[in-house]
Amino acid sequence: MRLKKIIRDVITASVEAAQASGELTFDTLPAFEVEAPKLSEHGDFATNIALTLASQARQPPRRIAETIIQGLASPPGMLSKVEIAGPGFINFFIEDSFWYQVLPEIYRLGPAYGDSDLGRGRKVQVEFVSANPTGPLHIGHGRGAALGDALANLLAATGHEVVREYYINDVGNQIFTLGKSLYFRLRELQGEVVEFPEDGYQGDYMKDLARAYLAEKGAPSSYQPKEADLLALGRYAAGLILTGIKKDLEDFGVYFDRWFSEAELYRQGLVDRSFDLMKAKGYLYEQDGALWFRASEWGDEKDRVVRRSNGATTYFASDVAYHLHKFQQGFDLVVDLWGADHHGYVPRLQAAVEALSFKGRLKTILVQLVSLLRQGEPVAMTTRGGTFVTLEEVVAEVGKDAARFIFLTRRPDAHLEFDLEVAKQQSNENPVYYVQYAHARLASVFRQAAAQGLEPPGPDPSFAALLMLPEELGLLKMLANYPELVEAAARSLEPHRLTYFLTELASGLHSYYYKHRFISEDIHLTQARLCLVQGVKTILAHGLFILGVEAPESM
RNA sequence: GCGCCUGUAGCUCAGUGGACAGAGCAACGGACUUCUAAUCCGUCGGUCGCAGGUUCGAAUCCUGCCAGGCGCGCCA
Repeated sequence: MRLKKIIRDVITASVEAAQASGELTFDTLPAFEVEAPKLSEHGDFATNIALTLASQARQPPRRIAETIIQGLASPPGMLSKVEIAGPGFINFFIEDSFWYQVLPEIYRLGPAYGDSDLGRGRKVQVEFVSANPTGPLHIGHGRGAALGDALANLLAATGHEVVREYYINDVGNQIFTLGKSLYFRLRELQGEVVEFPEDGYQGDYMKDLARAYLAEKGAPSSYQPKEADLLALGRYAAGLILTGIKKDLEDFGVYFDRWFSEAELYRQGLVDRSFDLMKAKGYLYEQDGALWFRASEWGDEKDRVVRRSNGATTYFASDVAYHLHKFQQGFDLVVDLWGADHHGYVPRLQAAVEALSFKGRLKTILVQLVSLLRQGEPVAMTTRGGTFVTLEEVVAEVGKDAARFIFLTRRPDAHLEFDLEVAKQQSNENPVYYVQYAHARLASVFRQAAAQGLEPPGPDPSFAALLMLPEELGLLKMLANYPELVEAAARSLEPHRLTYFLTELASGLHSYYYKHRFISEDIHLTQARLCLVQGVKTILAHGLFILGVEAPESM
């Protein structure tokens, strides 16, 4: 039931008819809004079209509004009132009994109600987390994981063909540094006193890795290791760390379709191929022995090195090749989720994407940092010193659902304060339980109904007249508007809109539950109400699924 | 110094150029003989950082300041 769309179409038809008859003159139909006003006195939907049309049509907005209303041809029984308000808004009031129609639709579509074909035929890749395999995931990665996964779910629900990808930076200095760190920890384990390198990875996990190495492979063969030996150690460590990362993500309910290795880019010669392509187009030049990309011609502040004078390619070169590879696979849209500390990197990558003529098809979402608190006090987190709270610890302490929900109640670009104590509390302060409780509560109602021999009823037109309480109409409206909300969230790549909607829906349900009995002596009324709350339960489950949070049958 | 993000109720945060700025928490006062009280009902709480500008209309767009965070390498 896409009411917003229906109203928009009805308006457009009326405006175009008025144009044809000469009542309104304008060149192009200006952009206009159809939205749910904040105040119910202003109707269920309102449009500003008369205001946006005023200057072109050279008529006062209120007169334009009148003309439009005259020509409205809406489906029978849908509108109870249309009025002009304020400077020229047109307010639409939907007939109360009309809302009931959402219930047969939910009944017919079941768990698919809320899905759409918005993105049909569109291939989208969501690349997220992509943490370097040099240490365990911390809470900031958790935020990216929750967001990326929910976004992928959201895009999938709206009909996009979605691929979830994790990019593994397993090339370059960091693997060498990782190997060096492991090497020193190995020597320590064998009783030597060593001076641990300053740029090494100092976390305790390196000691665990060293023990694992000794147990599996024994002492390293050489005390004067060559670079290749250290690289081998680094690859060993990265492999184990990556295994741990995969497990942490699984425990967090996050799965990837593909783990793409940077080393693979080189094995397949993709970096050289992207160089060839860009050279052929004249986007690269040599200077001071290095190879540069003309990033400044595409909006970046300066040109960027892709191959250093020592012959090594840069991380940026890998990324250009990687993104070229992405687009060559036919993705219409590629979404990258990055930690906000990488924001300075966006313009150069966008420059490359534009140069390769894929402009507009890469969307980077910057995920702001998470400050961890315990009872309002900041928890110190330094990567260098190796003291940080891992995602594994957070999940163990507060649970996957609470953590994911909290991550999804903020806009990505807003800083997030994550208080471990609050997240653990099973209270109002923790909206995840509020929403889950609504679902569990309904499950309980249906258990109770079943115990009394009441099967979940199918919809019946006679229910329309029985669901007229303000609480019931409120719920029906939310259910009816849900599919368009999901689409809007998908279009804007903002899963958090869903989080807020679910909290509101749960609130409406709890309030309704408290004031009115669903199961009563009046069989007909009972059936109508059960039919309604069955719809609520379906939507709660649908929304929670997208967020990656359980919809429990009992709590 | 330059760039990006943020600034909304005591706290944590929503808010699509629209109408009188919202929620949860906290505080205060109420509601369990009921289909789950992890719930409900009510009260209190605002110079939307500041100053200009654009617009019929600005928390929202533009400019300048102020404050916090993060970046600014032939590192990744």
